[in-house]
Amino acid sequence: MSIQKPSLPKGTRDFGPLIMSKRNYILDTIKSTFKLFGFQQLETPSMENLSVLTGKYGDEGDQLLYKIVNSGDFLKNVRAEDMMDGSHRVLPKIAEKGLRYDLTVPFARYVVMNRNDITFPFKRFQIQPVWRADRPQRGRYREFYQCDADVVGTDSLICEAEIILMIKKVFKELKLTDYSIKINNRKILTGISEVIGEPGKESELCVCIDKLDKIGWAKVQEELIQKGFGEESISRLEPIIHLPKEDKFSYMADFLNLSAVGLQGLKEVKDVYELLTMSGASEEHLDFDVVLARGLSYYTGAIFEVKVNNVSIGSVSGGGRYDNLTGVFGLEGVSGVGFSFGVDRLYDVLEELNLFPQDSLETTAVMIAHFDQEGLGYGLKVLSFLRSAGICAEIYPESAKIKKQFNYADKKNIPFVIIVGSDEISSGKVTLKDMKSGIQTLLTLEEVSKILKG
RNA sequence: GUGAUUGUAGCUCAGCUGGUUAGAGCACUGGUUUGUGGAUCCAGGGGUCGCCGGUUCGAACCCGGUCUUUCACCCCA
Repeated sequence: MSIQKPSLPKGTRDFGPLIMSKRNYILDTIKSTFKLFGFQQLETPSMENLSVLTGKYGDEGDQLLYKIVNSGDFLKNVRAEDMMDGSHRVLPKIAEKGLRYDLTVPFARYVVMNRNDITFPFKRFQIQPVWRADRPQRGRYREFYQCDADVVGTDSLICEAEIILMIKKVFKELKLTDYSIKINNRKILTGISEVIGEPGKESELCVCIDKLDKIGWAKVQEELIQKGFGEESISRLEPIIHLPKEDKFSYMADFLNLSAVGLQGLKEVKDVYELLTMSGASEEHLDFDVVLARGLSYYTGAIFEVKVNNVSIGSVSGGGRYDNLTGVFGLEGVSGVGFSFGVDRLYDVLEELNLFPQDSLETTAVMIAHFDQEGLGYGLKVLSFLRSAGICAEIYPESAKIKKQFNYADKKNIPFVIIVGSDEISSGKVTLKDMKSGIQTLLTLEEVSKILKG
């Protein structure tokens, strides 16, 4: 075999030590927030049976699923006439597993399979990679992590309110200040489609309307006409597009007056606002946006999307209520609501805004340098002492020039170096050098561990 | 999936309408300093010019394909 340059599959990345410590900064923040709100962790397999995955994300979604060919002779069930019928006919015969596309569907599967053991309402969070055979772009990858938190088994709007509280908490800890949490309700969209005289066409309406701030009202109108919306319907829709910031609720109450569903959705949004007030949270960052749609077909109630302002990245978090997700797995009447943080995008945002703390780099606290064989032996004892004191420590593993040892510590950003040589051995102490200031002092081990722990 | 775009040393990039042995900065290795790292100085290593094929006396440069990068559409975290 000839030597070849190694490479990564399109849309995937390595995370080196530097990147990992930054990612952990984000992940730890999210994780501890989820726990703080009473969510418990779940992990599910990377692969699911394709029957679990297909049909849950629409036709587009099915296209983007990674399928895994069967082990062994995966062609053994394929006949020539299947081949003639095309790949859609062959696929189920050669692949029965696929990589998960999101964390919500595997969660729904888990809930259904464990319905008798789960105490409802069930609050779980899940932080794992997902895979999509999308074409990569900036901030879009084929393998990326999602951080989901969902509650199933209750209709309570407290869950919606808590999602907003969690988003606020995470963003506060990540020092993100300029962002907006857009909230809407699928029922309002249904209501709008009823009121403008196009009942039952809300999914088409959503798809178009969702692009409003991207392509503008004029183009949205064009698309609506293309999708068969009447002129009159569109002109009835117009006032919604240019909704004033003030009195949205009362305006919408008038607008949706003839739609029971629409009014219900409006009440839900209002209730969430009230619950937030009762929790002592402000309305800061909250944005009731009646044209927020989001594509996913299974949202039935609240819809969320979070955007960080003034950055080149798309939304960093989103979610909603899906009243009937477990229904497709034969468990009716389990309502759920959840949301997800996009860590990869949050990473890019923090990087762009330069918001990673300087000391977020996870590294060794101290390295032991030594001049000779004797020093190395003494250093090993020092090393054990430090580690049993709970200090992250390492020793330069080979006898090398002191310059080289220091260079290593410097490159690895290790803040302290302990130096051991004949002087230190005879005094029973060690020299501790602060790499930043360059100051070094002869100290006892107790003194050293005090400084390094302090 | 549609339409563009990118690829030269580990990294960032030069490289003249196709001409002999493809360059720089940074990084790396060694020395300057036999108990001291990080903007000193000196020396050195490192490239099938993304890959495959074609045109040509001759290709990093032109043409075709393929992969990769980035971007728009679609959709989405």
